Amino acid sequence: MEKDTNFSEWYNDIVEKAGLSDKRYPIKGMNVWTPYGWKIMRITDAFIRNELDATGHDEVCFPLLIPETEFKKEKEHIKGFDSEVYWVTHAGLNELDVRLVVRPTSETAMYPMFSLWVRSHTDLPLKIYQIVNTFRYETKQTRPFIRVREIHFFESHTCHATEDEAQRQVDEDIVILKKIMEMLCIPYTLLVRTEWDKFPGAYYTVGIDTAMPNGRMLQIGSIHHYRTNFSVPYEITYEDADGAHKNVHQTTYGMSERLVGAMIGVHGDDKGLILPPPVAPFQAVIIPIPAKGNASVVAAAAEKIKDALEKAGIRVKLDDRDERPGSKFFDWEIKGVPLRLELGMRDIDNNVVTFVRRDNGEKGTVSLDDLAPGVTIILESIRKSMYEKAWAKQKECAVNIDSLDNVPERTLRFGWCGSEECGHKFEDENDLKLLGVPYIPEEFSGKCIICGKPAKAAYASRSI
RNA sequence: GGGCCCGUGGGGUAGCUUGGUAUCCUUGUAGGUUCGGGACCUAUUGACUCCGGUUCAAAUCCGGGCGGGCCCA
Repeated sequence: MEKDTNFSEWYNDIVEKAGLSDKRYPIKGMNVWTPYGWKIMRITDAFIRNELDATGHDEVCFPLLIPETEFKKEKEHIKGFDSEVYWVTHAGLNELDVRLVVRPTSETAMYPMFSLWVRSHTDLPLKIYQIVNTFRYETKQTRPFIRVREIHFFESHTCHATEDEAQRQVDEDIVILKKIMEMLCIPYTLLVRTEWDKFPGAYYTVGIDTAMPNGRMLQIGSIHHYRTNFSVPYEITYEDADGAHKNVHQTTYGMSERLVGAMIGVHGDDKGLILPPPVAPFQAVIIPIPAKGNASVVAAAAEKIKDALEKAGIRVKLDDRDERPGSKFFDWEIKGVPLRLELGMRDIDNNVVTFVRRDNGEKGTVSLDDLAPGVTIILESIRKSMYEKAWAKQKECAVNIDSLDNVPERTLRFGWCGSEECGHKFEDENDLKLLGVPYIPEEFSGKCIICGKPAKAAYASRSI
């Protein structure tokens, strides 16, 4: 299956063959996480936990169901979600007086509690997060990890005394993002979404996008600044040092299982997945190469190197199945294991193990005397080069355009005056999605591609 | 909201027009043999989405349900 000529088919094929997810579950858009895929997700979640914990966020877990009465308190928010939420209308045989929403996101579950928890300026900032599943009734075509109806994600929610402090939280979120992405080797672009595309109820939304091989941008997360848009209807107030009562300023930050979809799309090749070493369930796979008469010698040596690597904290798999080596090579390439270690008599005689890198196919040997340090160095070198390569591709995918004739299948950079009128015209007449303007301002001297007036840089792509 | 299409072993399929023994590939299992890039041999498990109708006989024809996909608003 070729990745670059038919990304969609390639993607579905890889998800199935690598054993990430089983989409035969009889509800559209609700797939089963199979062991290998779930391991990747859990390791990814662990990185997220580490970074959030390290920046003073506390993990919590809120109920799945939200009373309709709470859900409807913020007007823009309900308008944005009412066509895509699941409802619980019955309990046993009885119809409920107050219907319950299955959370599409947790603002309306959390904020009634926040109003109880926040009393004084000394309670601030309040920084919490949870890693849960959320539900949205998606009507478009679904796709594993990328467009699903049950979404595994993390959401962090913060409350601050002032708008500036909330703004500083947005910037901290971006630092956290960088650290996580260095592990997942995913490049990203930060774009302030248009007014009509921002999160329902937000003051502004920063979209986190990564380029897929078909030139389309995939949103993998977002950061929102709410100002007091939610704290007013939910009455989240604090008493400041002077005794005045004020509404808190809030932010949220979230990234979903789309991170897994992005890793597949950004790194994979025609042979299958390529996993970044930090998230790979198995960072190295050992494949013994037996030959007549010495199978037990090779098996014992393989066990030994497995133990040595495990002791050094490397996630390693010894593939001792009764299959031919070639067939094992194919299996682990599909699954994207970053490093293959081959061990045969030739290696044992030379006191080495042969390695093959999944990312670039490079082959070499490591001495058995310093195996663990050697493997660690190779894994780190794979991570670094995967990240650099992915960034180079992301930059290469973006093109400047000053006309809408023959728009290429790429990430488009162009001038936009900022008016809603030109924005809608741009989207509707060209079947494009205006992703927004750079969060970190960029130099730009062109004119608006629609009206010709002075403009700032904006980005767009075909919608995914 | 309107319209169209599709459901055959775990996966992919043939058969359906014209009703009668369900094809092939892959996968799984057991044994043998082999092992530095998908080996081979032998044996073997496994399916017509569900309910109803027509008929001597239904994967096939008809109606309905459930599930999936696509297009238009």
